Amino acid sequence: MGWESHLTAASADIDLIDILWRQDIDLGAGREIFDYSHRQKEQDVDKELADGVEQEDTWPGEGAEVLARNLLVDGETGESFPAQVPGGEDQTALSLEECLRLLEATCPFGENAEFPADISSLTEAVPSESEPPGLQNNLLSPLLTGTESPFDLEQQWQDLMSIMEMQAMEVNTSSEILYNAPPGDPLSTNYSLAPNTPINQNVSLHQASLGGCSQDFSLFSPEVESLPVASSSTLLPLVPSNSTTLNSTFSSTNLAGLFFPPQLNGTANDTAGPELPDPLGGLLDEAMLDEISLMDLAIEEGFNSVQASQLEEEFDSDSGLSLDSSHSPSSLSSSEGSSSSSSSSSSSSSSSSASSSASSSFSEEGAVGYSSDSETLDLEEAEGAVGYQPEYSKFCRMSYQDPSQLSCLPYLEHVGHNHTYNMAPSALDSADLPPPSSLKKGSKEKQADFLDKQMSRDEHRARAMKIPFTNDKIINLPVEEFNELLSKYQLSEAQLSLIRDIRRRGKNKMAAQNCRKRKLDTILNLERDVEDLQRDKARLLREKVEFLRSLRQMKQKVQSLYQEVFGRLRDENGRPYSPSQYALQYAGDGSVLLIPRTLADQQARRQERKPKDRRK
DNA sequence: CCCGCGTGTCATACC
DNA sequence: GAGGTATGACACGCG
Repeated sequence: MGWESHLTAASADIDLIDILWRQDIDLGAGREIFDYSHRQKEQDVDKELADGVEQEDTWPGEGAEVLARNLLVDGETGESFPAQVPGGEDQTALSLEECLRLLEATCPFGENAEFPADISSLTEAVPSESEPPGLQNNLLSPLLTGTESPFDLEQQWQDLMSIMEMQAMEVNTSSEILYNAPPGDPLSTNYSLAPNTPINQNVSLHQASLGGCSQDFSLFSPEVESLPVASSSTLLPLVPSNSTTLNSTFSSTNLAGLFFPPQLNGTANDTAGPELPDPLGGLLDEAMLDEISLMDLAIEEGFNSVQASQLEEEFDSDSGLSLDSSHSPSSLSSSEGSSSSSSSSSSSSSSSSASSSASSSFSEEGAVGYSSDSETLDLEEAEGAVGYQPEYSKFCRMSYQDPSQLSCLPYLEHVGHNHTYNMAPSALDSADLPPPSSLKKGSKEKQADFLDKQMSRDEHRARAMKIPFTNDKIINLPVEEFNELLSKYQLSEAQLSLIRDIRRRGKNKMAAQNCRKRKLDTILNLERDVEDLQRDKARLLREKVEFLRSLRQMKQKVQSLYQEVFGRLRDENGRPYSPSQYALQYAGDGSVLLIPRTLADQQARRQERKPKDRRK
């Protein structure tokens, strides 16, 4: 059997290319694959092997045989297209117009349909990398919805392939659903393989490729490589070889195993269409299950898609976890760690945590320690928004020697109780208690009494010990000024001791307030982080569902494509191939082979073993 | 009266 | 070592 006997297969190859490219699926080959000179060389080699091919079932290893040959190169575009070989393909080749008509109508292909060849139209059908985008648009599959751009499909293809690669998909297990195509699928009815039609040759959609393609062919099984006729030079690539994406993802992927299960019904015929297996059924199932589990998880976690969408809308600008260091407790601690006794460092702490109200309030509080009275007043006003009311009482204490200040601050009436402990009765001397006569005097004395109650223990003690300066100065003056102040007065040892205790307690009180604010900030930041994480989680779940949905669509398209391509393949007698005996296989070099199913199964099993071996 | 909360204070560790 | 800070623990006052 000479090459003329494969012309039917060659036309089928053309159709396959046409279909694939009209689906805008970049299977990754460059134009050099279609170079005619290469074809010629391959043909020469093939002719040398022709004797072995002429006999039916000559290949003991059931290797691939070339389906398509004789490609010509378009003089303008450099694109290759199958050359018209005299005698044969006229009756079997499908012209581009026919393909378009058929595809756009998405009608079932007639049984044993004979398609007149129109080689000139095929120049469009075999695009190369340099093909203008517009042409690819024209090659869009009619299976695609109008809303899907070729770019989207390309993108989805790549996404699909990357996902498939990442998931180390089990190619064999994914094929079963091909036979569970929806009954209404028009493509499912396209199988026109006559039952019991003997196919007397191994047919390959592959055509010889050059250089890298030949190397890539080594990716196939040893059986294929060892085939005398199935050398790389005999195989026609159906797709460009320079698509790294698909080459990598489909490297040695056994489309036969992927698309057709071993238990395929051998009598594929018109009714076999609905039974076409889902080439990606396994993945589809997995994706569906994954999606379902995801939804369950989302429900369990209190996230549903609606809520997630609402969250997404509400926080759309949120890129995810809050990376603001001021929000994180650790950074907060670090900023606190930088806070020292100097006011400048306190202000730096303020700037680092100014993004959150709580943090800012805290840092303002941090500056309180060494602030002057006026500064303290301003800060305390700001503090009031956060509810650190105790600072008001401090302000009262600080200004107790100047009650007029208090009278100017009516909001201080709402200040909470003074938590400063009442002085022990023994500690109070007569100076602290207003004279009984003064109690009967006017509102001024009542006010003084009120202020008296507002005084802290230390203030009472200071008054009792006749300390000549305010507790505020005692507490907030820098050490040098504080010592200088002490040196100005002749103070007893008891007074000095009390002053130092007041200073120590006052500073510790502020430290305690800062500490509590810090603790509160930490809690708030943690709550905010939890919210951010929940938001991120909802978003990621939503994205994953979207990806799974897209993946499912791509699998369906791949399934349709496979069915469409396979259904159009015809042997030299114009009869379709039985899916039970043949399968399409995508090679690592971007070519597509029609190989016997048994070989495909073997390769599929080998594919399964590889990941396992890697694990070991 | 009990409870929770806010606060002041102390003790202690650390810088 | 003194001074300051941070923090846990405790007590107190108030609502």
